[in-house]
Formats: sequence, structure tokens, C-alpha cells
Amino acid sequence: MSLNTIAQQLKLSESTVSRALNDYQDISADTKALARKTASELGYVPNPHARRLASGKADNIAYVMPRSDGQFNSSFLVELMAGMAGALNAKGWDLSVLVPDSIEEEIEIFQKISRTRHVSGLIISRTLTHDVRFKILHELKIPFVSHGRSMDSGTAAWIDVDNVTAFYDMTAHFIALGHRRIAYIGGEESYNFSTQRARGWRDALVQAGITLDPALHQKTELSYAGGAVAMQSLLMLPEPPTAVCCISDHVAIGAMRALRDCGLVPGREVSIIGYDGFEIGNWLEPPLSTMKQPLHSAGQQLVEIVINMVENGDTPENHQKLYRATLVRRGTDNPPVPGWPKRLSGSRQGKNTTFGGEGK
Amino acid sequence: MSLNTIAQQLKLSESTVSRALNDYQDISADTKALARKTASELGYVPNPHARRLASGKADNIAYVMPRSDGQFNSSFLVELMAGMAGALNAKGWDLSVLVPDSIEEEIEIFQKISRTRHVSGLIISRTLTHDVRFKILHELKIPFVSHGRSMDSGTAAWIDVDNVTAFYDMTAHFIALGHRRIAYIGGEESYNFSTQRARGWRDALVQAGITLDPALHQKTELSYAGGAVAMQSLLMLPEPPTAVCCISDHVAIGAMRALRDCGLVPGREVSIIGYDGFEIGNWLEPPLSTMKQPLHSAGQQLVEIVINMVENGDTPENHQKLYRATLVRRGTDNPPVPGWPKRLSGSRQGKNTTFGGEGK
DNA sequence: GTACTCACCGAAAGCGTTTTCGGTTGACAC
DNA sequence: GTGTCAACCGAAAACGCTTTCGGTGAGTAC
Repeated sequence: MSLNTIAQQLKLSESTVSRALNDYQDISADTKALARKTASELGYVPNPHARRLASGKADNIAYVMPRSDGQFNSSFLVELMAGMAGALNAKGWDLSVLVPDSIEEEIEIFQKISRTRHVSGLIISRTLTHDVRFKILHELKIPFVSHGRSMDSGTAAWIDVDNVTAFYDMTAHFIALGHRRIAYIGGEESYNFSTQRARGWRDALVQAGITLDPALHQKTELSYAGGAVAMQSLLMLPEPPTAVCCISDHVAIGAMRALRDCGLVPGREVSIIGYDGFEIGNWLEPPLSTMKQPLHSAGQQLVEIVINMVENGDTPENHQKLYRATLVRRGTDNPPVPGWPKRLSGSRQGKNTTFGGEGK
Repeated sequence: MSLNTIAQQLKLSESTVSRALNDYQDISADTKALARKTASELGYVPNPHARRLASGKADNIAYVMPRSDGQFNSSFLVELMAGMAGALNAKGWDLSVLVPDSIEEEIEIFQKISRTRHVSGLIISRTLTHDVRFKILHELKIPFVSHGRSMDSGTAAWIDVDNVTAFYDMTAHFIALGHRRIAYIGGEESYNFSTQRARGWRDALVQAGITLDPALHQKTELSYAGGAVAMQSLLMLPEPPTAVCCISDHVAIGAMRALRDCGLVPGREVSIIGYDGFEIGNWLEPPLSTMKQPLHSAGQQLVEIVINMVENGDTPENHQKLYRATLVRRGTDNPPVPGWPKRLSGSRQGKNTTFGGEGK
């Protein structure tokens, strides 16, 4: 079941069979056909380790799975990875995953890869606003593409959803519905997408001539609980918002809970739009409006980019692509209602003021 | 940066250095120390391909990711994979993922692995009641462990949650609350866990001397929409149930929606318990009661088992382990209320009778 | 007939390890 | 002094493939 087997059977040399199978130019068409035929008859599959050792190519790419830091629920990962695996499989490459515990460990892994080259390309995600990984990977000369930009992504390859436009659109949609007092619940500035989304929101308000109220910009933990806390703060304001842009569906779901706990109905007194397009939102009461991004194809594109960089030496800078998220209207985006806002602060109406439940 | 480099620097032979680094018995302690020291000074990392080619060992394991067939939302995968990656990393092994499109492709991959041995062990999941993979992997002599049992899992290695007991406990809990008319929403019998969970439900009812009503056993698609449809059918019964055991949190969430659409409150007229322990359930209205299983440690155990089988040749049969799911009471499990059940069939109260939304 | 080209193939040198097998020491016993 | 034995190390053969380089033979040109 090695090259040798085929070579003997065909009375050819190993090298000829090897080149025939790899479609070299200096092998006759007849020989190629013959080699391929007997190879498939014998069920020959080249030994990947030998191949990789000899060629110096690893033929696989690794995806750096975001650390589960409690900040994110990453159910979108599965779809993304399915996209990657599909595209890789078409090439016969492997997908391996790395789950570093800390940024230090992550960097160690990078250094190891750069030494042994046992991984030909890398996909990173969850980029920080300032992200050292771009510099490090560049220096180590490891081909990589990022899912998400960064201040440091410079000439690197990346694909990213257009966060600014997405939140601009979301906010503009609220404005078109008649809202004027529109809040934004986001996360720490360390995450790049967080600042971008805030910018989209701000731009739309400015564009519409609405004066910015800093109190309407909430920064919170990116979790259910974080969304709930932030919404609670908003409701305690002298003049609460009539619409809220949420950085993620999870935050939005937490915010919905805070509304209900104050006796309000999400999408009536206070409209809400989330972000991620999770299917679950469609099964809430009322169904959560959201922005959806195409994850499966994003996964595919990511690997295609890395493969191009590895095989053809493509310039990373030529692979920077922004794609667009689309609004999915469900039940929580509606025109403002009369009689709201009214002042809630002082009169604690919440039936439940602690959030987080049994948590994880 | 190869063995050779170290050998020259130390004026030793490559083979000596190799054995020193691999802790062979026939190398003096001094030499070992020396080799290790300069290896780490030079930042030497052995080339995995060469190592694997020479040793014939792959030092990695692959996880067969369930096909995304729309039947499942697999947000639990991330936690499971994080557990695997952590345990593997401790050993210096790699984790790769396979995402076959069909069972045929999956089997092809298995055969390829058995030929090239480029994967030393396998983890499969989402086992079917009758699952050919057990036989195939056994014949191909690929070390593997399954997350979930099957009728065919026989002497294979597996770890699994005790589905029967979990649903027995769930049902018994309902009975203790005073319910007598308890339904079960499950999936096709082809999934093994589906039949097991149904059995737990049935056993508890029989044990309590409650006569089984076949109409209370709903089989549906394992999705939000499936849960909604099944619950709707239950509500149309001459005598609807007062409590429902759901095979998954997703199904339970769909069922909650169907209840609300009929003007009912989940956990009041009809109690509901789901399964999976998803964090999201805590943020629904009312919060969904559920059963929780420890996924992170399951991932760890899975890889530990495979590694033991690969390295020590452990007998698979000695690695069969059942762990227990625990009830998480939140808001949807309550005693029955007076005035219910009442007959709904005929008087269509649903404000929304189509389910699925824009979903996929 | 010589020279040159071109298409095709084989020989052989890697790739960086592991692992077997044998050989060289020195110590110790008799 | 010979033999024995253990401790330690080196030589060299794998592992299965890729890739360079050179060589053969047929064809074409003159």
C-alpha cells in the first residue's frame, strides 16, 4: 500500500509513479492514467506524514478557537467551523483546532508552529482593538487570516462584517421608525468590533441631527447578565430610551429580561434589535429582531484565503474583505408608543433585581 | 534546529540525542540533562512529521463533528471541544475535526484513516440507535471512543449521560409535584438517546402506577419548530397534559412558544422541563427548567480514554462510563393548577399557527 | 551521419526522526 | 589475566514520500 507497491506492479520506478500521481509535466498521459488507475484499484492513499516530511508542506490549517472566557457564548462557532471544514476537505487538507488558555500560551503555540511548520496556515478570530497577534504572526512569517479586523491588522489578510454599517443601518432603521432617543449597549473597547459598532450607532445619530447623550451609551459584559444590567441602568435614567441597539443577541436577550422585570414589553415601550441572527431569537416572546451575518460562507472564504496565501504566495493585503450584515425584522422593532418614556427611577418596579441565575 | 544541530554542538550522535530526549533507559542521566538543556536553549522542537513518519504514531486525535443537519443546534459542541483540546494539549497532541457531509463520506474517511494511520484515535458522537460506525471502526481497528451509546456499542469504549435515569428523574419530579398527565416530546427512534429518554419517562410512569396514554408520546423533529408542532398536537388532545418532558432545551423552547400562542403560560397550566442545561434557558420568560450535563469534563474524559487505548492498548470495554444529569429548577416546573386541563381542540385559540419563521 | 531537441523516465539524495543492533568502555570477580 | 556483565553510546537502517538531475531513445534538421 505504498508507492513501492504500485511501482512494482507497473514495473515503473517509485519516482515516476509519484510524479504521475502528482500530475507532473514530464510524465506521459498514458503513464499517468495507468498510475491513477492502479492506485485507485489498490486503494492507495499516500502517507501524509511522509508526504509532509518530504515536501515540507503541512497541508492543514489550524483555527484558533476563542478562549471561553465567559464573555461570549460561541454557538456561532459551529457554523463557522463547518464552513471551514467543508472548504478544506475539498482540498484534502485537515482542520485542526487550537484552544489556548491564555494569550501567552497562544503565542507559544505560534512560535512552535513557526519552528516546525507543522501547520501551514492559521485562522484567528475575536480580534482585539489592539492585537499583538498580528505583529507576531507577521514576524514569524506564518500565513494567516483573521476573522475580524483590528487597529493592528494593517496589511494582514482579514474578512470582517462591516460593523459600522451594520449598526448605522440598525440605528437608521430606528430613526425611520420615529425613534429619537436611541441607546446602544456595547462591550469593552478592547474588542475591536465593539468600538466599530458604537461608531456606526453614533454616526447615524449625528447624521440625523440627534444630539448624543453619553448616558445612552452603555458598556457592559457581553453576556445575558451584562445585557440585563445595562438595560436596567438605562431604565433608571431620568429619560429612558425608546429604542436600544444591542451589540449581540445575547446582550439583547438579557435586556429583554430586564424590560419584562420592570413590567414593560420588549418591542412596545422599548424597541430592541440584537446582532448575530441567532435562530433562538425567533422563538422568544416576542421574537427578537436582529442582524444576521453569513457564517458558513465566511468559514469557507477564510480557508480559501489561507490556502491561496500558502500555495500561491498571495499578498495578504489583497485579501481584505468586508461583508454586510442584514436586518432581520421579527418582533422587537416597532415605532415608539405614546405614554413613554416615563420616569421609572426611584420607584423600583423590578420583581427581580439580581441577574445571572445559577450561571455557569 | 534539528537533532543534528544539538548532536554536533554536544559532540554526540543524533541517535543518542534522540534517545536522551525521549528518556530511554540506556542513556546516562548526565547526557540526558545535557541534551535537554541545550535543546531548550536552542528552542528545539522536534519535527512532528518526521517523528510521526519514523515512529508510525500520529499523536493526534480527531473529533467527528456531527453533520449540521438542521436537526440540532449544537452550541454544546464548543464546550465539549474545549474540554478535549485542553486535555490533548497537556499531552502535546493535536485535535483535528472532521465534518463529513454524509454517512458515506464519514466511512470513506474512516477507511482512509485506517490505511494511512494519520490519526491515532477518534471520537464520535451523536450515536444512532443502530449505528454501523461501531462495527466499521472495530473492523478497521481504529481506536475510538463514542460520546453516547448505541445498540451496537457492545464492547466499544463510550461515555454517556444516563439518559434513562435523567428522564426517570425528570418524570418522577413531575409526579412528586402532583402531576399525573405527563407527556413526552422526543425525536425519531433512530437516535439512541431518543429511545433511552422515552424509556426513562415511561418507566417512571409505570412505576407510579400511571397508565400510559400513547397520545402523550410525541415524536418530532429536534428543533424549535419541532417542539412547537408537538406541543400544539398535545394541546389539541381531548385531555391535554399538565406537564411535558422535553428531549432538549430547543424542543422545550419551541413548546413554550406554542403554549403562549394558545394563551397559556409555560409553567402554569402546563409545566415543562427541557434537557441540556443551556444558559439561555435562564433568560427566557419564565426561565426554563432543565437537566444539565457536565460537558467540559466529558470532553476531557473522552480524550483520556482514547489516549489510553492508543498508548497502553487498553481494552475499550473497560472504558464505559455513565454519568448523571442533574435537575436545574428554574421557572417552568410547578404543581398543576386547578381549572386545567380544559378542552382546547376545536376552538383554535392560536394567534399564530405556523412555526418556523424565517429560520432555516 | 552527426547534432540537436524533446519527451519521457530512473537513480538517488534528501526530509528529520526513531529504533535496532552492535560495539566500546570500565568495573568486578575469579 | 581472562572472562563476564552492565552501562553507555554510535552506526545505520528504516519510515514513505518528493524532487533534482541526469540519462535514454526517438524524432527532426542539416
